[in-house]
Amino acid sequence: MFEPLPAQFSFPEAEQRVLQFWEKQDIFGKSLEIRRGSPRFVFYEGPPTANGLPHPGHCLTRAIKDLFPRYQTMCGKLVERKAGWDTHGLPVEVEVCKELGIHTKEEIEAYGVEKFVRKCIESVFRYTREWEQMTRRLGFWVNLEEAYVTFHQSYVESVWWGLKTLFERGLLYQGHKVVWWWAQGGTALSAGEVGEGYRTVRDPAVYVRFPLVAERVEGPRGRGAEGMAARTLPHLTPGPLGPSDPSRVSLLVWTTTPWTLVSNHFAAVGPDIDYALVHDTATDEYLYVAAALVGTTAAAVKHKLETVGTCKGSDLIGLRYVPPFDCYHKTMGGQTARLKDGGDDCIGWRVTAADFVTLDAGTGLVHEAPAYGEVDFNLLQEERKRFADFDAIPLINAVKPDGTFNEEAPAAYRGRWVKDCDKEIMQELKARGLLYHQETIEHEYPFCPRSEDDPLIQYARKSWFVRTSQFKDEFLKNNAAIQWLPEHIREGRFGDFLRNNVDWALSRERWWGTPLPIWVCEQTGKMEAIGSYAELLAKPGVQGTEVWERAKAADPSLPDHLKVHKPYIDAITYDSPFVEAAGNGEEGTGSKAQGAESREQGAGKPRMRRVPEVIDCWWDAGSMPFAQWGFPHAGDSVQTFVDRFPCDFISEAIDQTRGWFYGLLAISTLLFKDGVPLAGSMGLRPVPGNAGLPPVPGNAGLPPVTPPRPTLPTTKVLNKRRRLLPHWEAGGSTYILTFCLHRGQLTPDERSLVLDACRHWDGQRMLLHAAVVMPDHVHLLCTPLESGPGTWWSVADLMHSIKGYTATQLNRRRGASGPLWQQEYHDRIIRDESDFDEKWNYVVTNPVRRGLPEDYPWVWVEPTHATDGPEAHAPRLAYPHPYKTCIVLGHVMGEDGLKMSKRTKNYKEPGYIFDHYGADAMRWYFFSAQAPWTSVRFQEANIRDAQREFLVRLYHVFSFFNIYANIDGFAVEQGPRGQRTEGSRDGQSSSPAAPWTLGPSDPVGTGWRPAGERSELDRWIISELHRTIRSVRSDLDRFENYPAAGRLNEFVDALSNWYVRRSRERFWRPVAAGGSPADQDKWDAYNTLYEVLVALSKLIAPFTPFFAEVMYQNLAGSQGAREQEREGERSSIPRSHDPSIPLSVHLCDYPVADEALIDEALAQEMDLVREIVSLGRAARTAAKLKVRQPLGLVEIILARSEHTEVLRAHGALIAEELNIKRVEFATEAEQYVTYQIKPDFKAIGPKFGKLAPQVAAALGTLDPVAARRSLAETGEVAVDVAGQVVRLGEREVEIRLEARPGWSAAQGRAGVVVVKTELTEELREEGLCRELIHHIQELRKSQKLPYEARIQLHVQGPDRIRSLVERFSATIETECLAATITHAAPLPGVDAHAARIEGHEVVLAIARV
RNA sequence: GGGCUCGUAGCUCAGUUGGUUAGAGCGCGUCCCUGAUAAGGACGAGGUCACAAGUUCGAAUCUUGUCGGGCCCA
Repeated sequence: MFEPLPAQFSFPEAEQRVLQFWEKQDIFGKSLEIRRGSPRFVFYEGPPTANGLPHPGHCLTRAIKDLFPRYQTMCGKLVERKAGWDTHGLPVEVEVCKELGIHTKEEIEAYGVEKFVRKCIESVFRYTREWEQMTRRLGFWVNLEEAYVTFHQSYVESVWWGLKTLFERGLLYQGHKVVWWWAQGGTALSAGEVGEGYRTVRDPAVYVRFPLVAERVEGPRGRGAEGMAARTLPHLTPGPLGPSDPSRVSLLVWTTTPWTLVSNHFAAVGPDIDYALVHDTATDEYLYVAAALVGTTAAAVKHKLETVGTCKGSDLIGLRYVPPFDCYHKTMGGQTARLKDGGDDCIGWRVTAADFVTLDAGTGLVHEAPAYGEVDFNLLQEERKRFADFDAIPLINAVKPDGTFNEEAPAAYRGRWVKDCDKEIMQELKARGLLYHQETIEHEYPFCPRSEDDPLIQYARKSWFVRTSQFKDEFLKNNAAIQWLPEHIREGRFGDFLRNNVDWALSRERWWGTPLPIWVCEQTGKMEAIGSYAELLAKPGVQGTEVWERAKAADPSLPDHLKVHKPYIDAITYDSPFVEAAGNGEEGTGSKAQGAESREQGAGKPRMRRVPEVIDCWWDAGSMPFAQWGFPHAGDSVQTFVDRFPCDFISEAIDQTRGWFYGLLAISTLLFKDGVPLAGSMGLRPVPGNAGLPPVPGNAGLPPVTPPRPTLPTTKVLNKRRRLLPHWEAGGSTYILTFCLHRGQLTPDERSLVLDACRHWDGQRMLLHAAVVMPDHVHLLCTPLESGPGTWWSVADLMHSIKGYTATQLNRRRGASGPLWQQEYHDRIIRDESDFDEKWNYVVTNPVRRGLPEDYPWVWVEPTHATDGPEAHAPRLAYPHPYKTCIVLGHVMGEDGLKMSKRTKNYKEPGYIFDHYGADAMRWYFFSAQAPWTSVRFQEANIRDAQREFLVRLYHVFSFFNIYANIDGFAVEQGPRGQRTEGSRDGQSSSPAAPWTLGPSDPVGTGWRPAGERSELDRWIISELHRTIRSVRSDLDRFENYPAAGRLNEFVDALSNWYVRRSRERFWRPVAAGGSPADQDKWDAYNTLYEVLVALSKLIAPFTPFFAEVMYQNLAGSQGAREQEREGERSSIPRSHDPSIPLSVHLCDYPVADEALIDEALAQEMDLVREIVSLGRAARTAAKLKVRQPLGLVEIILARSEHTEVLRAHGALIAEELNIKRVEFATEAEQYVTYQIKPDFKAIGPKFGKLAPQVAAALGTLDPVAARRSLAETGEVAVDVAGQVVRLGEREVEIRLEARPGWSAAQGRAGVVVVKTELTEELREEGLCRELIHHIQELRKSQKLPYEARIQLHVQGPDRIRSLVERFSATIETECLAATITHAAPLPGVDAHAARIEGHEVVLAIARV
């Protein structure tokens, strides 16, 4: 007995019960436990911020993030899923400010940084509960208990470690960055905030003269004197009226920010733009304006401008001019500086080229004040790069951070808000004759969204940068190896972003973020980076820790994590190690400069103080691959990290391209490009005491190491030259370092030994990186790093002990062999087969050459190409850091296709969907409705439809099975140990005789026999199932959920609308008398459907985990469910007591397709049958003959006659489905159809090329009947094309049929189906009988009789009906489960129903027996 | 303004390397079924594949341009 399904099945309710079951039984935990020791499938969770409520977009992300880990788990991988929370950053501070009603820097500081930061923590976890609820309800299995949190001390310290590493490699530097600056608030604003604050405003727009300098540049060493003369004014064509006096010539510059003119530094032109020199007749002056803008300029100033000549922008470059204000020009105006490529150039006030110059507005000449615009600043940087001394050109800035002019500005403006000075500046320029024209324009300008009267300004701020741009090539190589879905991200959006990489602006002048771990010497300005809190405390002369201690004492509830945050961390200072170094001018910035004597804390010593900045929270998130483990500080974190890097799979929405996706890739590439550095600053120290290895010459400085405690038997391992491979013995055991053997040279014993070694080491939790048996190789890579905590082997030790070489010696030898070292790196930690590249051999090599410390504790494997020629070394990055596959999700849109908006409420909350449809419905919608990277319209109707199409349909099949299996007493028994009906069940494998859909221990049902012995329909659906398994697996292996979902949908459709439909009769057939399962066909149907449903429950488990569980528990049952049931909770009744049956569908293995059960021919045949049947139904419809009315004959005319025999075999099926007595196939059927011969262009096109249309035309002129006959007889048909005879084979032509009018026929690609419509008396009677049965069934239904209830039937009507009932009494009894049929006496106490059947008045009554 | 991406039936979306009758679901219309039943099924109507030009024997598909939407950046 299967637990009967409720009359009203509610998906949401069922899901709640499943959730309880999962939690009670810790199914997630068990799903990890059973895969312990299996290969990992590594997943990284992109941390969300929980200071906002989760919306449907987050559901999509989390659904995708759940699907593939579940699938991989069922495929046997260990898929740990550590949750994470992103907690830092400006968005958090903004929320808190909103809440507190403050915004400015002063306000925050007045409120108290300490209190502010605590508010930030509260805010960050405001909606954690909601997030966790959503996560749980959606069925996203993730370890929330051990989530990483970006503000936790261990996380922060990991980030510090990374930053310290980069700092020490010189990759962290200070520079300027132009930001949107809120001067009154003293803070930069994020792009999002700036976007919020745009308003349409009226601003002045001024046309200003920049008079050209007529005299030559002093010391024109860069260009010849002639060149200079020639360039005094560019060559103009045509030039009828050249200005006689160059001083009357000006650049006409346009700007909407007059206040920036004070800090003018350059004028920019587009080098390819045409410029005109125009003569203003009103003022008798000459002006340069973009040729295309002469008209608009003239119109604006209402002057007549005569073009006297034109030139390219490039011709103007280098011209010098006098800026409107002389505050900088008067001192620096004449200065030149040495260029990189020799020569000199002015440091400013000349024309430069810029690609951002447009002709949309203004004059085509752009005033450049690099401090107040990003492109302007970049232009300055480009200019600087031309000079030998980058800093020869200063950054001119007459504005203080508070938005007022500084002391360098003209006296009239000093100390005043810049925008307030616009008017006076314009007046001054007018007075000085420099203002050519002024107007007002309306444009969009950003204001502070918090303080609406404050316009933002662009302003250059000091900032810390990471030199990412110099790793561009590594990024690109890395990117090239990532599997992106969709693919265009790689070369498109992400690739573009990488190609245009600029240094990462790391710092933020904020409070709530990871503090930048750099301490500055207050005397020398020298800096050092700190990698952990402990490291900081270990510094000499540490002071300031009491600030934290006091705060903690005052409020013990303060999270300890806060001590690494502002303001506490800022209080910590220590003695500068640079005091001595400062004296001798040494450049050292690293801690190595620290002398031993400086440990003594001298009074009055200069102090090291932390820089004030925190870092970009994207850097936090991008550090998660290692920071989530507290790497490298936390115990075991090195091992933990190494085991889980890189990851196999990540997925986030497309907006993360430049956020998390980039952060991950950039940081990991920077840090781990050359492998995972495990030495030096990580504090890993070898344990003193040398127990087994000989001393290492040349490495005297290295502490000795303790050898591992090996237990392997001594053995020999040979390389392909049958020489001993690197291995050594210690403590009576053999350790293999790495080797590469050809299979032919391995004896079976050697082979098994190798594998034993792998298993052994893995079991010992040794660092075994590879244990791979490839088709012709066996690879092992292992690093016996530790025999106890903190014990490390150095490569030098190992090298020496193995081969008698020191690392350096080995390196020298290898180096001598030439270009080996110049080849592309092939960095990989080898974990599994896919990490090997067959083109390479692998040899032990030396990390020193890779820039790693000599005591690097890893054995490095370097590939050499099999051909060993340098040219053969294709550049290739071994595998992507830090993610191998990334699904880039589209955005979820609201019901109206627009962005989801809380304000317009254009979307349903996730909770609403969960309550009304369930999590499975939402998940299935996301998976099946479209490719995940297209943007999704989150429409309730679509979710409902997706649910109906798949889940509800599947439920009906499931429910159908449930009802009839229980009625008929179909029971399942134990698997291999259970009773067998026949055939052998060895429980071994998926041989065709085994229960193919199930695991070896899955139960089997009453009357079971092997699939191969069952009917064609059974074999067909089994074959379809396995084809589905095959393609779903292949889709999911490629991370393609959408086609996989499509396949599943098709299969359920086939199951419901063909298999069950065509099998219904078998299920309804009564069990043969005597109770024995004599009707094998019936039990076959049950077994088939049962097995398909069990397999389906597993197949859909990653997609719709809840309903999968419901089906599985009901069908296969389990002990856990039974226990749960005992405790009084509602659950499926288990069918099995066998503990070997997995407790949950999520503990099962994913089904594997059995090719032996796939019958491609049968699949095609059935497709054809279904198409023909469909045509037959169309033909019936055309004749208005309902299916209940049997017909005598259907004639089928096939387009391809070779299909006839195939179809004939399925004649019975067609006849039954169409309710037609006889099926005939007509080959010569001109009476019904006309033929047309068409070429198959796919075949003909390549063959005939341009002649193809002529061939097609020629075919059209043939007599189709004759052509068809010719094809049938000779296999080809001849046509005359351009005077030549061309022969076309069967595959090159297609015969199309068209039904002639006058028949009840329907046509399709497969052929034409003609239904004979004449009805004999016999057919009419049968139709009438079925009509009668139909009415009786209606009556049963209206009386809500159980399906299996038997009845007494009373039929009263005219003679025709009476005789009909007598004739068909057996049929009626069977069909309607009638025990008796009476005509005369009505049933006592039962209401009779009058019906009109085909014009006959009939009275019907039924009563339960 | 730039980059990427998308534009296919009333709606939501598929459409494999170019191949001549462009598909599905919903909705609509007509009908069927009623022992899965507050379901299910069949059939039908509905398309200048955004527009234009080009490449090709052949274009929804490739190229270029235009228009429109989205995202990211300016």
